[in-house]
Amino acid sequence: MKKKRLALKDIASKLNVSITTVSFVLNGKGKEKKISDEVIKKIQDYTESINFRPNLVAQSLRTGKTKIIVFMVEDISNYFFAKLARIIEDLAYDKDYKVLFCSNENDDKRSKELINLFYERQVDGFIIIPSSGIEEDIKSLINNRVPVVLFDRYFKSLETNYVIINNKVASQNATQHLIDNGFKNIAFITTDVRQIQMLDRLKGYEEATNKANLVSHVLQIPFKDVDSERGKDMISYIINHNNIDAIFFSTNYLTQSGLEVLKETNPALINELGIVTFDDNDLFRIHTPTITAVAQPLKEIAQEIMKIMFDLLSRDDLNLSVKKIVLTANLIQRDSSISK
Amino acid sequence: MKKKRLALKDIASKLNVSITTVSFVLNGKGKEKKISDEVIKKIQDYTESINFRPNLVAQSLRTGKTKIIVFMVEDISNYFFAKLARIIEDLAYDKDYKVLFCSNENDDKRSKELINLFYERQVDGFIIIPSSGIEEDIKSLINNRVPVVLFDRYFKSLETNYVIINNKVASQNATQHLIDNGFKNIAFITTDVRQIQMLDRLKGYEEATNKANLVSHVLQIPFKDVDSERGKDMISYIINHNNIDAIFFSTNYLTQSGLEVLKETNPALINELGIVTFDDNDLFRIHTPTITAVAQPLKEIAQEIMKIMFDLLSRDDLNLSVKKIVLTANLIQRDSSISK
DNA sequence: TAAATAAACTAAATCGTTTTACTATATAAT
DNA sequence: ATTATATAGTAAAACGATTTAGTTTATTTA
Repeated sequence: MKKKRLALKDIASKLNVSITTVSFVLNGKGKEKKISDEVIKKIQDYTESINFRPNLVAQSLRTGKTKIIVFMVEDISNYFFAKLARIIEDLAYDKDYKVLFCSNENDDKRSKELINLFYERQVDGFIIIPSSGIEEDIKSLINNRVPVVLFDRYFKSLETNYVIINNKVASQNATQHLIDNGFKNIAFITTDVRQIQMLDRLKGYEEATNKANLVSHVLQIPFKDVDSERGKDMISYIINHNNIDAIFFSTNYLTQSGLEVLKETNPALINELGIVTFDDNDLFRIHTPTITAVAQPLKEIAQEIMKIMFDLLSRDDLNLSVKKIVLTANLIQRDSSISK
Repeated sequence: MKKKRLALKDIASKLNVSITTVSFVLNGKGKEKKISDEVIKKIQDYTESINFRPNLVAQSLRTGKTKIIVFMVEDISNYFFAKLARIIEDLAYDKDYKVLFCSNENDDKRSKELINLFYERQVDGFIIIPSSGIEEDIKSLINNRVPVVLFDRYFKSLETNYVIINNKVASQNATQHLIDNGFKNIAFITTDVRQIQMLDRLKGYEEATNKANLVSHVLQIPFKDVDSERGKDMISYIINHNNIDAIFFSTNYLTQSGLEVLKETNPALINELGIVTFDDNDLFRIHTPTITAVAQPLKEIAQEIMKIMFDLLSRDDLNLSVKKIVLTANLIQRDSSISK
């Protein structure tokens, strides 16, 4: 009853050839290894007829390659990451690699666990959005010759491959855009995580407001409160003080909370305020008013990441080629930021 | 320079014990196998000090278990699937399983490829939203004693474990809700895919309209046109004919297209029409007007799927326990469907 | 005191591939 | 008639774990 999976051994004994011969033929090395055409045909016909599938675990053990790449982000269900994941998945499949997605919740402990876990599994490469305290773990991967590409953020003190966008410039432009549209009391709503991409966005905002001699209003919501009532209260508070006439959200989940707060507490305000957000989302095209967004070039990011990854996978001398790619984000102007 | 990964062999020779002993200790069987406390301690201390990680590929080859579950959906970047994926991921990690996510694009060829691929990789189980033509492949997995759980839809002629919602009833209720709110010309916008969940939703709509003696207006958009101009044109057409006063979208990506079309062609209409959609989305709480949705119980679905999966993984006699779970969806009433 | 039992380990087979280093026969070159 | 070369394969080691069936020494038991 219990159908056992067939192995090369079984094919070999069935066809009266050696395991080696079967292996050669299945790997397309029949000709090269001087196996006769008739034997090649015999093996091909039979394996096809029974739909033989070699055991890739055994193959991996022998070759040391698993053809699996890990893609680790904060939360795979977040729009930005999910879209990126989808593109990465396709690029990888084209080159016969599979992608293991996982969410680290921006938590060091979980990140470390995941890295160890996949390292044990001998995955061929890591694409990671690092949480702030895992510099050592990344370094250790690199020391062990494992291909690593970071994105969205990086560690200043670590020579690694990474793909990011120019957050400061993008943030500056977005703020300037609000200023150009006549807004004078622009709030910047962000989280308290002290990661480079967030700090750069803050910097961009501050430089733009300073240059225009505007007061800056920064709200840093503790990361753990982002999705809670507490976070909403904080947003609600800042909106209703200081004569805020515009808001710049530093990341998409904050925007979502923010719009909800507005809707609940003061719906009319949505059409009065200037609104810009980091990270685009289908939602913002459909929202009323449509929301102006700093759109990260998803496709380009994915392509750059995979270009580096495939390059790393194809060589032994990993360190020779540390690539740092900085892409430009696009400001997509919509109704929410035009002069009122 | 090239740091080689250590193996049990290396630990054993370093500590002058056998590989067997090291293996026993690392697997927590030291006591049971009568290894002395001092040897146990020696091995534990050393492996911890060098942060030794056993090769899980070798382990998998030997044990036949990979501790990997595949989660295959239409498109991992779709809101519904992404959210579900996130919950599944957590449930799996709690039991020490990893999840491989992949997108089959609702395409048979791709589905088959993916199934073969992961079967070769000896994954321990499959959670699948099946495209319509892979009944044989699913059957073959089951014959090979691989745990399989389908969800969202299933094959009538195949005895499999599955988790679905009661689409017909949910659809009926949603339609009835529109009727109760005084809408009389309700359009049902769906795709042409002839899969059971879509057919059931259509059936629910038709039964409700029939019962109320209303004319039914069904638009079936070819699956390939869903995201194209052609699809939008079709939506635009139906909205502007037949005196439609309400729309029921059969799935979330159609709703997104639909709302966009409305916004582009006739923004005022959004507040006139009754609108209900299948599948909730954060977007719908924030949209103006807020959109009434049939919400699938994500958490419950994930839990039921994993309950079945873990049950299957823990036994040998797979067929004894075919479980068919039908859950109830919730109608979340919002502004878009109240009497105008 | 000899036999039985327990304690503390270990050798070697096994999982299913890949790959190196042969072997045996046939043909060509000198 | 030998030697060299090509053809058509194969045996066996290796990857790194788990696990069965021992072995050796020490301690009880009869």
